[in-house]
Amino acid sequence: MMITTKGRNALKVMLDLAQHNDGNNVSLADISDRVKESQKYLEATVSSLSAAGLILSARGKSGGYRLVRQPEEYNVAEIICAAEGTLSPVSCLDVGCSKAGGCLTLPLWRELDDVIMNFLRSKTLADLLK
Amino acid sequence: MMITTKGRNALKVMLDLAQHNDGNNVSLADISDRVKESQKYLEATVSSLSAAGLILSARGKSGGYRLVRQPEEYNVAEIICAAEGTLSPVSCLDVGCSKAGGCLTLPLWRELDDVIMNFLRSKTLADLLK
DNA sequence: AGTTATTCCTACTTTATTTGTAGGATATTA
DNA sequence: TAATATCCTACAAATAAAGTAGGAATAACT
Repeated sequence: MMITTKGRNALKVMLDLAQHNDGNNVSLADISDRVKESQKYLEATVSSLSAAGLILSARGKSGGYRLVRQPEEYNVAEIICAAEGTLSPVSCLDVGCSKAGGCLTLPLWRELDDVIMNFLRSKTLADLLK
Repeated sequence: MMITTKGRNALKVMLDLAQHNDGNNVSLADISDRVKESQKYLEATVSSLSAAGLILSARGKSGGYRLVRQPEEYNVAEIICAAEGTLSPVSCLDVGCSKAGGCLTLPLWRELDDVIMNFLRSKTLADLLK
């Protein structure tokens, strides 16, 4: 599967943050309750989002996470990529392939990757909330 | 990865058959030599293509495989699907999900699936040979 | 009839990835 | 200093991907 639970959870968390985007921190415990995914499992995913600079985190009491931009300024591609690390439909594009030289199929995978990325870049968090 | 070695090998085999599409059977040993993938591993993939009716097989001496249509009449989507079984970017679409009811992300995955399938349906074997 | 070349079938193995869990360290606020 | 958070590291289980092995069935050609 190209997009795993990590990417999907990342998107769910971002949508939840967008729905509670009032300047206050939102704790992962609250998100986890609403999104109905294990808090512990979400931790790893959310920390990728934070490391990528997509959200701000605050530790300690009344800490939590919040968006750094408005929902319409996030596209889905950047969220999924931050969570998954990579997002390509075939491993040839990530890893490379020793037989890539005369490979008749490689250009197709590149095109497919473009089609996917362009689609996901065209969708914003705000679009999904409608 | 959405498209695994099975799907990619299936496409390579189909391209090889298209390049040797002279009415004679092409043995898997020959294909395997040219495509540089293990014959044993190719067997499983090719038998899916044959089961799906995309190619004809002939057993026994001077047996092998051949196309049943012209290269321009095969689209990539059907080849990949025959080999992979399914071809969707997220498991939600295959398996279903208990939380699908109010899921804000599910419509996105459906759209993404459409985008991918439409692209792959628009490409024929003949296109890849150019 | 027998030899050879081929696909077909089933089962197994290995490796990598996905999907989590557990426990505690660190920081912040009140 | 107590409570509430995030952060960090390591481990574990389940699933999927990638590849191997051995032989049975089939067909053609001597």
